[in-house]
Amino acid sequence: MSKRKDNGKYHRIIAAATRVFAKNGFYHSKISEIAKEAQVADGTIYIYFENKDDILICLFEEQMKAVLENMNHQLEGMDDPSEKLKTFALTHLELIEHNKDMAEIIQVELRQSGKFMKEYKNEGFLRYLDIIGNIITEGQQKGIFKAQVLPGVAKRAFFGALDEVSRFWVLSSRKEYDIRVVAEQISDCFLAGIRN
Amino acid sequence: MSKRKDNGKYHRIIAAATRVFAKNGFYHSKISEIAKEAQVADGTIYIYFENKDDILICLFEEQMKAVLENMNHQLEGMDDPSEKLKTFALTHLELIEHNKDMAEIIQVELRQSGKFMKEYKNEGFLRYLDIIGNIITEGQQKGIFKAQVLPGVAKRAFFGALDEVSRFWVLSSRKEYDIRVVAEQISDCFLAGIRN
Amino acid sequence: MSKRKDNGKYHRIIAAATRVFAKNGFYHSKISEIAKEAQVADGTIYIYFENKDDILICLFEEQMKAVLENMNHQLEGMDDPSEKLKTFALTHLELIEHNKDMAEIIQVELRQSGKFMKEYKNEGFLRYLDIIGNIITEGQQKGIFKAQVLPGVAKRAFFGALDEVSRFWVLSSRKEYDIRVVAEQISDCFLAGIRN
Amino acid sequence: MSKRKDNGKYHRIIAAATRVFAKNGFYHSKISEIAKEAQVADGTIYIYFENKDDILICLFEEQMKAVLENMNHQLEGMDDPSEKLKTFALTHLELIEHNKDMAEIIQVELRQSGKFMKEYKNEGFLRYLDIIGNIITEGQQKGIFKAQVLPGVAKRAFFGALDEVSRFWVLSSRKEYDIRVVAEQISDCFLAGIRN
DNA sequence: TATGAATGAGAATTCATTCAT
DNA sequence: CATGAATGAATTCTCATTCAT
Repeated sequence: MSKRKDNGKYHRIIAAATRVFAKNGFYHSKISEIAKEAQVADGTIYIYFENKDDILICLFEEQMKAVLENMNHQLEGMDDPSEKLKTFALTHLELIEHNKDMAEIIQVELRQSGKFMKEYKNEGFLRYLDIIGNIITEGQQKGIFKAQVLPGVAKRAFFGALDEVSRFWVLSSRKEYDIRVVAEQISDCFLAGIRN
Repeated sequence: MSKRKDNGKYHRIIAAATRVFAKNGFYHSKISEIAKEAQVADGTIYIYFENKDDILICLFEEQMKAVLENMNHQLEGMDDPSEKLKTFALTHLELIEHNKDMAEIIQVELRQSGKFMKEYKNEGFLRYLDIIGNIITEGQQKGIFKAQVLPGVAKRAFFGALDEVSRFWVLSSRKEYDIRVVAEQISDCFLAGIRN
Repeated sequence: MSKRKDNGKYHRIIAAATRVFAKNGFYHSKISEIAKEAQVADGTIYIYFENKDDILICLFEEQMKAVLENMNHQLEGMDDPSEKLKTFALTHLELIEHNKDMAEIIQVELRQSGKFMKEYKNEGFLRYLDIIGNIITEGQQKGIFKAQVLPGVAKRAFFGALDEVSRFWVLSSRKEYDIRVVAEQISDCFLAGIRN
Repeated sequence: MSKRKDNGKYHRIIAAATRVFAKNGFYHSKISEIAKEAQVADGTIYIYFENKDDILICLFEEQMKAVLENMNHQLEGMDDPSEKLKTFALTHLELIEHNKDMAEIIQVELRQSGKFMKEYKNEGFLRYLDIIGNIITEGQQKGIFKAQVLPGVAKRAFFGALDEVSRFWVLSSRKEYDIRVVAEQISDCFLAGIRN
């Protein structure tokens, strides 16, 4: 199509930014470092992204898309809401395990600036939360989960538990616990808490 | 080391910084704005604090000291680990409710950049988590809580649940849920999950 | 030297640049905007012009050639120096009226920076001025105009009067005066001033 | 008053900018060069001025204030409108002669960008023009000047004549004519043109 | 010739920090 | 101790120009 090829520059920049942001933090990362890491000129970045903030947002959305697809794929064909929650926990933590850089950025950088969190609607994240919410509602309809549980609260509590645990896992150098054990502990505890 | 000669200035700066950081985020806050808010000269800030980072750290430690004292005070004289956890949840969320600015900073700014979190040990936070950990261990020793629960994981999960719920509460403009209801839902669920 | 292979492209670029420079000013105009306006690729412009400066110079010379031809054509066959001056004034202002974009560029952009005016000899403009100078000299030889008038000064004064008036006319949104009335006032006054 | 003195920095920057703008043109002048010329740090400039454009505007207004005062002072106590116009011409050209840098900036740089001329109201200049306009009106009321002359046109024509002549004088390296002769030629011609 | 993606030098501006008063 | 004017290093972003196709 185009004469001088795209050559995957868009994704190369995203990948480079992921590494650089994870290493230095968003505000201490320089466009020029991302450019060097991606093997493009500084100016090239501005062909693919509006500005530095835009890189972070695109990076997040790109990843969120993949995460959502992956999660939905894992849950596909499952019936039992309890099984689904267990799978959610395991899948989430395994993802963190395999994408440390990405995880660090989402947990640390993207939460950072009020400017970001307030202005940026973050639909991907809300959809992710809703996967949990829907499982809970489904369980309640089937009479498996307690009716008095508020899905809007419980979905956040469940996610928050997973998230805090994985933040710890990401930031600590020695990995004390196996990710599978942790996933089990959290989903078992949560299920015991909301099951009838 | 930051001096504390006082005059009220030290605390005035901390208070000003709390407001300014909460409004703009750490990286978008200017020393000069904090100075104006605190009604001191820019240079005066450097008599009380090493640098901008130091303000955030002191701010956090100052606050954490108060939070820890408050929490310990609330739990004082209580015996039942289940009651303690309920009290913890309620006290935590009430604190968030009454210190929105502070809450936003702790949740958003202090989670920041590796630069910060990796180097700064954040003992206050660890001690806060350990309050939960100790309650769980105590419950296990008394035979009330399941022995197989890992306190190191559970304390983070419980805190994470409270934290995620309160992040949502802080960031959303309309407060859909009453903080007390939320506290109850989370502690009830968690207790049901770990009790024998 | 700029090529002129043509295809219409050369003139299309000149025309596009005229509009763009008039709208944004030379320094705030982007090559890419001119290219889009001319419906050619950015790179194509560099086939027809050396660089951005060259576009302005060519634009000016192209236009000046036309202006000079037009003026000489209007004066052709006229004998009376007084009539010639009146015609000059009217023709000049009518040109401004019909070529607002061009007028704005000549008045504003080409007067630019020493960098430009000092190095660029601007012969077209000097020839334009000399039309006035020659009319004055002719009038003096015929004994109609005062001998003590310095043609080198008077030609500039006459042109300056027309130019300042037309700058005002170009820049103001409401056109208070009719261009023909203005032309008459200026030439009448000037003639009354230099006639014997 | 202030601890570390102003030390005339504001005026030093204006003076430095005048030299630098006159030498390179506005768009080719670098803030850092102005700073070096003024013997201040780059950042210091931004204490006294909003941005680069602001320097040009302040420079112009500062100068215009002086020019207006000077002109009004010269005309003070004069009665005869004809004398006043002669004085205006001479004073204007002498000013140019003594402030070449300033003159070049006003004539060349300030006219430059449409952005400037269109957005910036330029009251100083309008007041300067009105000095001429008022003299003409006064002369008409006294019956000395022709009633049919439009002051709104004539003031611009007179100014334009002086301005074009002085542009030439400023830009050419060899000064062919004495400024006083030029002033006389222009005012004599103009007066002969509008007198009854 | 024509294209337009890629380049990278260049400059304006910001703001934490200092230090003479 | 307190001040706040001054500093200048640091970084984003722009855009004229090139050149592989």
